[in-house]
Amino acid sequence: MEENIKDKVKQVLTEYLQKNGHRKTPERFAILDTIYSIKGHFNIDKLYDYMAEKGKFRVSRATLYNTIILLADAGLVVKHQFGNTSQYERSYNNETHHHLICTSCGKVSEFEDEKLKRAIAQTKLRAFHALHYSLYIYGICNKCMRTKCKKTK
Amino acid sequence: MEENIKDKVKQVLTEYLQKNGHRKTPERFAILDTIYSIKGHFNIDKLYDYMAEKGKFRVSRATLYNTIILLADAGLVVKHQFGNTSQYERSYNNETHHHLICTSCGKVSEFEDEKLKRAIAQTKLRAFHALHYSLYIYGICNKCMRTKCKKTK
DNA sequence: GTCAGTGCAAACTTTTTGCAACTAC
DNA sequence: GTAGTTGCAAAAAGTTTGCACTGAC
Repeated sequence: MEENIKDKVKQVLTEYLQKNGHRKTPERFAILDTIYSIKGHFNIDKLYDYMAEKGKFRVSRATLYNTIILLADAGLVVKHQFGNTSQYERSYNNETHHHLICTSCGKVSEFEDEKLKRAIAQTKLRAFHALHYSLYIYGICNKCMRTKCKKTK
Repeated sequence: MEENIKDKVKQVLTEYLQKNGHRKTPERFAILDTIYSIKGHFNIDKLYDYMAEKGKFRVSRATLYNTIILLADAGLVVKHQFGNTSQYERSYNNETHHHLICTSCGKVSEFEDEKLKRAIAQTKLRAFHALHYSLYIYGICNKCMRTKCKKTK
């Protein structure tokens, strides 16, 4: 199942590269493969570590930055910006979800809501061709709520 | 009208500072005043320039960073993160709006949609105390659409 | 063989931090 | 007077860039 998706995105990338006259380098496919092994969000630093861990393939940070832009352009990765670093997320066959961000501890969690999804999809925009969207809801998570109440700070 | 809002936010800040045992420094009020003179988004650099322009009050970047966190905590400013720098926006008495971000030229525009607003407000979240939210819709703006079609790139 | 792509290190940008001086209380 | 704030400069963190080398085509 998961392997199926990996094969599929490889194919998507291959087509994208071909169409745009880019080369099919092993680095690009190794990065794609690693990204599609990660569930949830990651930043360049984490991705660098994951690549190193696996030992399969070492790539430089510069290449990661280059490649992730390319993958975003190919529609295989989505970029987010919470916290200090850019966060990324695989986007192929990934359920659209919304984000809850705790302003106290910085924890990011996800949730789904069909109603909300529909409402956003149905919104008509003038003079704009929408491709994808991100909804971030900021607040205090339960854990921090309890801690804060205890501390009474 | 606008002056009314400025007075009101000054009052909110005063109360916030008092409540939290912070000092009522002239810098803080000058920064708040400048921010509530700005329509739309700004980053620290722009804010620094605005403060300098007015000639009224010169503050260091460090103070701007410190103060903006404080103002965000007081609910008077909202932080966004599109592009490379953190963007801010006054939030008191500011209409909730959604953002359209062009992935081609980077232009950020705003729109309102009552239906959408309601749908988001009505979404029930478990184990989370929501304070505010941001919706970013990414896509291609009309201008870039036309340019791209011409270029056929 | 050619040129896009890669790795490395240096540069750049934005934000944070340490410390001395200042000032609101 | 004292401790919270400020300004400055240095440091840190994240990202981009220049250049020589490599390898996909």
